Amino acid sequence: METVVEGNEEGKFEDSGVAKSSSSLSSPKQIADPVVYKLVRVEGDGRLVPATDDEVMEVEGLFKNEKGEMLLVDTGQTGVCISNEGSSSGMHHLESSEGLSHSGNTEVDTEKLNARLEYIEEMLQKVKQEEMLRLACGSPDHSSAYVIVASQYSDQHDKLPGIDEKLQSKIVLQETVPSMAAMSNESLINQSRNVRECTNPADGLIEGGSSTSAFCSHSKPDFSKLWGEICLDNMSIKELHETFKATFGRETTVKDKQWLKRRIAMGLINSCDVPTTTFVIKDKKLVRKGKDSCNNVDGIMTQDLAPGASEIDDDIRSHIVDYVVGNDGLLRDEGAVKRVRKPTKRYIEELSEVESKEYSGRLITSAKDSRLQQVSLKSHDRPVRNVSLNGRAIVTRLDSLGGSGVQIPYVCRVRRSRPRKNVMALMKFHHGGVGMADTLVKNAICVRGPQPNDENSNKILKARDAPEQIQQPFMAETEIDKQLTTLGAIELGWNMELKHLDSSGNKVADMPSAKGGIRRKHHRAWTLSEVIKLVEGVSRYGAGRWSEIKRLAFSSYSYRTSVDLKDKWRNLLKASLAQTHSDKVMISRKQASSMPIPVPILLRVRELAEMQAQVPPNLTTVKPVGGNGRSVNDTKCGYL
DNA sequence: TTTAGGG
DNA sequence: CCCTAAA
Repeated sequence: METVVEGNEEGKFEDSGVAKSSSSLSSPKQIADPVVYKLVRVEGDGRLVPATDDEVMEVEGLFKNEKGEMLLVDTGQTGVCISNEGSSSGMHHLESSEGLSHSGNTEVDTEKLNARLEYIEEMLQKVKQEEMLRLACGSPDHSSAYVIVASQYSDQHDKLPGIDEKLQSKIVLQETVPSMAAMSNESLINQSRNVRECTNPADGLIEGGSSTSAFCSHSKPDFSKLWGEICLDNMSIKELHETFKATFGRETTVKDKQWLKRRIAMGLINSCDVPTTTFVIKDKKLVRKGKDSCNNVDGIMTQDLAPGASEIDDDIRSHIVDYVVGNDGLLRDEGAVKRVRKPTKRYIEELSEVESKEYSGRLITSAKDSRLQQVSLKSHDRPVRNVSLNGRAIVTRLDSLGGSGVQIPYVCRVRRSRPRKNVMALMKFHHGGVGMADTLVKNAICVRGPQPNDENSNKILKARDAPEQIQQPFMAETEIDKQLTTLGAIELGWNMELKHLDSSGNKVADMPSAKGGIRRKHHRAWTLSEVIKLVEGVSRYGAGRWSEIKRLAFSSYSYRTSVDLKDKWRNLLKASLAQTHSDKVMISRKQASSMPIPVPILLRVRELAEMQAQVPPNLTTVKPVGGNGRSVNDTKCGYL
């Protein structure tokens, strides 16, 4: 059985009786035009059958508007929730109705599904966009449309507003603090806890004593914001490109500044990973005095898509997951193009490479290289026959990519550069000589849950089940540690390492880089988020505890060894030292192909280094980093 | 195995 | 990044 999310704006499915209204929770006068999504089961013959109550996925916007300020997004007790404020900006109206128009009523055409998914993606896109906007704006007037709250239980809703205000002011306070080092631990903790709370609504949340059970608030990863403030706005296209590369580990040719900024911000935000079964995304547009005049706030929240909790079709789930997890933004910028998530070519290659080795006889298991071993595990997955969204049968294999169980098309390894002759031969069988990887990839969008018998996914599942265990020590530490943990972005990502695992999957042997150089064998560009994680780790556990950091912060980055971390730190340190007491000029020379590291990070590195006496005494000039750390014009950078 | 450092 | 010595 498949299940499809059916959008319903005009109550098409009223008779199904599942459109239970949770509007009792919202102040009626302020609800404008909620979009309700319902689950519809797709029978084998393609009929749509109204979902059962359990499957119902309800979407509702809860718009609290005191000064047009706050918007609460309520997710029903299950599944995906898309709220549409829909007040005046016709944009979403258009989108949603567009989506609806596609959907005939009772036939399962993939188009409909796609439309829906597209819509969801759109929303997600906006989410991020808004995120970006807000990040880039930076000033404390975020109070407008700032807090988005998602609650898991509808009956809790009435409690939310008050809490929100508290939280809101708290957050605003934080944001007013100029130094990036000023992130309060409290907020960090809250953030992380909130994340967990989403799946675990039974616990209280805010220490203020407010009865906030089942309440999930989501403040921003503050570091991202800082970063956005500091750099993005002032960057030239070129700089943005570099930053993009730093963030995603790959190049982009997009010229659109907005897009770049947005993507980068997204990358940073996304570095706060999303567990496969639980993720929260929020979306809002805020009225920027003078500037962008956006006025609507949307929220999307998908919760606990675990089987049983809500029976959202895997396809949909995967799309969402995929979206969040995904990284290749090229195709889905403005939603103009049909966007289909797919594993990156490189990722496919990588796995295929290993596989081909295995199939060709000897299983390569270098006891030394755990990376290889891990990859090898994946190759135990057998090919699986699948039907893609557009009905064509394709062959994929299940791969436990970060536990999301993404199915990767089964392809022969395709080289990024010029294909070898034998591959060329193979390609002849494909239309127009187009790379068959591409062809297959396009069709492969299916995703399934992790296989229980897959060692990897098991590991991941375990890890997911016990996030607290990992987090607990950390939280305790931060609580004590009054030295504020800065880079808040990590906070979210700390326990949820899933993310766009492959945004930069470039562990390629001697791959000719775009710039003509040759990359090293196992080089994998450090992304900004990784760097942030690293810095955070050092600040927490101290430089030298590489294996600790590796284990706790980079557990899902199998390709980063503790040695890598150490090396990276060494480089960072170098960069930070250079940055602090040499002229900006010298630094900018080195810029060749490496990516800029935001100065705040470097300052932080320096700071940590000094604290841990890693800096030669003669160099420890007293340079207060607190106040000037984030001057908006400060765009000097180090390198990744 | 993990760290530290040199290459 | 890789390699290795040392712990």
